[in-house]
Amino acid sequence: MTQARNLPVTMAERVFEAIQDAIVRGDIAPGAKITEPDLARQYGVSRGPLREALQRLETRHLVERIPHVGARVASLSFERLIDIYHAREALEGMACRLAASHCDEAEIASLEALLDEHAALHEVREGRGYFQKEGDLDFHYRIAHASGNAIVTQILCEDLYHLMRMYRYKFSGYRGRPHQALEEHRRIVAALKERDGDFAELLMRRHIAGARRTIEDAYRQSRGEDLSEIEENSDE
Amino acid sequence: MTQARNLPVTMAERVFEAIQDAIVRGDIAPGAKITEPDLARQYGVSRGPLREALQRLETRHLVERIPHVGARVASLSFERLIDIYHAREALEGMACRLAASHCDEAEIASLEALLDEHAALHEVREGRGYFQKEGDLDFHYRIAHASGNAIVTQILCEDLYHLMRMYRYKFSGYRGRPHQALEEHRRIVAALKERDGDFAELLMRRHIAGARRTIEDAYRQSRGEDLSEIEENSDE
DNA sequence: CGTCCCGATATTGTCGACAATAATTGAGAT
DNA sequence: ATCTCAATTATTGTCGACAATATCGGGACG
Repeated sequence: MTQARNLPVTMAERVFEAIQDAIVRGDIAPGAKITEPDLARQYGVSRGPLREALQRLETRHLVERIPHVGARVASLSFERLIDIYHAREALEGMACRLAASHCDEAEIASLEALLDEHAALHEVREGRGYFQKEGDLDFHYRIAHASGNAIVTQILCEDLYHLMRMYRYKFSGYRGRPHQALEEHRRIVAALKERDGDFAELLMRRHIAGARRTIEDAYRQSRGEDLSEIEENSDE
Repeated sequence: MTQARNLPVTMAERVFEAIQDAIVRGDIAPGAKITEPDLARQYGVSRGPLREALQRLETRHLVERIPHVGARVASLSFERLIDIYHAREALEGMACRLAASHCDEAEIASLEALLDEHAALHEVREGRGYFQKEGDLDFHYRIAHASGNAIVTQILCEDLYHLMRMYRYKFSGYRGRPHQALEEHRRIVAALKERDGDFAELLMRRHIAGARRTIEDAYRQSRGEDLSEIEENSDE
């Protein structure tokens, strides 16, 4: 019952996903310049499909392009991360509201099962590793789909999802509160089950706003320390 | 003090904007198939830049593409229009909240001036024509920018703005309540002036939700009538 | 010594042609 | 007459080459 991954049938799609993964996991450094002929050779493809891939990456905010100048991997800034959290707060809150109205029982049961899995993993690993890393994103991913809103889902799951993943790789530092996060997830699903859209939206917004504040506090508290790296432009 | 239109310097951008306009104003019918060689000849450009333009239009939901099959102009459905309104409600509400926190006095004064212009036009034309057609979108466009959030602004002003314009052209029917809309705009700006983010968000959400309900009511009331045209797939 | 201008180099934007895949047409069988 | 299937046509995906533009370096001038 996972996502219906329609696998890439064209070169442009394949190289798009490959480069996206490379960027998200940091194999290509944030801010690094991209030279089309180089990358084209590297992925064994012509410049045509490569340019198409770069353009898609641009719409996902993973690369920035300037006409006649070139493309470079998006540089991660604290401000942009906060921007993403604000956008998520608004959109995922709305997604919860909509999901409460018209997602079927099976979907809710599936969400509960997902959280049970998280809880099991969580108890074992005592709050580190998997859960907050990808599991959390998976939950939000599922909520977005449960909204039944094509626009909201597309923005959250295509445009912002991979950006979040990219930040996760760089910000492996402070993503605390796994107990609290799991509990908040549970309450959100409970609100969904009661078909209380207002409350579901409220809970999701508080959940995301809380995560944002945690990041903001950690950032302000550790300026000039290890987190300052996200500000620098790591050119090659 | 209008938007900083960095004019297109490349063929792909020019043809992108040209096709976008053609689609938005209905010169190319919704749902119509797009054949790359034809359009390329039509706009006096090669297939390379044309494909780039089509891809950008795809990210804005103005065309839909299927690999190895082709592209067609997005067909306007009622459900998708409602989806857009829900997304706007969430995002523009957040934009208001953010704008209340950190947009400068000049920006607010500028918004008030814009509404004065609308009021003048509105008084003259008694609520028809300009105001609800483009003026309303302009206001929301400005609010988005005032948020100072790059992500939110990009989604609202790049991705959804032109989709809304497209629907406006097709739904020239029921966009009533210009008096009320202008008044609601005024209250939103007033809340911004008082730096009341909570209230500004609330007002904007009510404003957009109200517009959505007007459309929903008009649609349900006139099923099978003139509005049913938005459901059909107008192939050529 | 710093700044500005100009030529060489590299990179991007655009084009036309070829290959791969889908849509279409027509023939044949039931 | 209709359905199935194969050959044909048309359209998309990909490639390599050319033109236009920006970047980098050296030299002249203030």
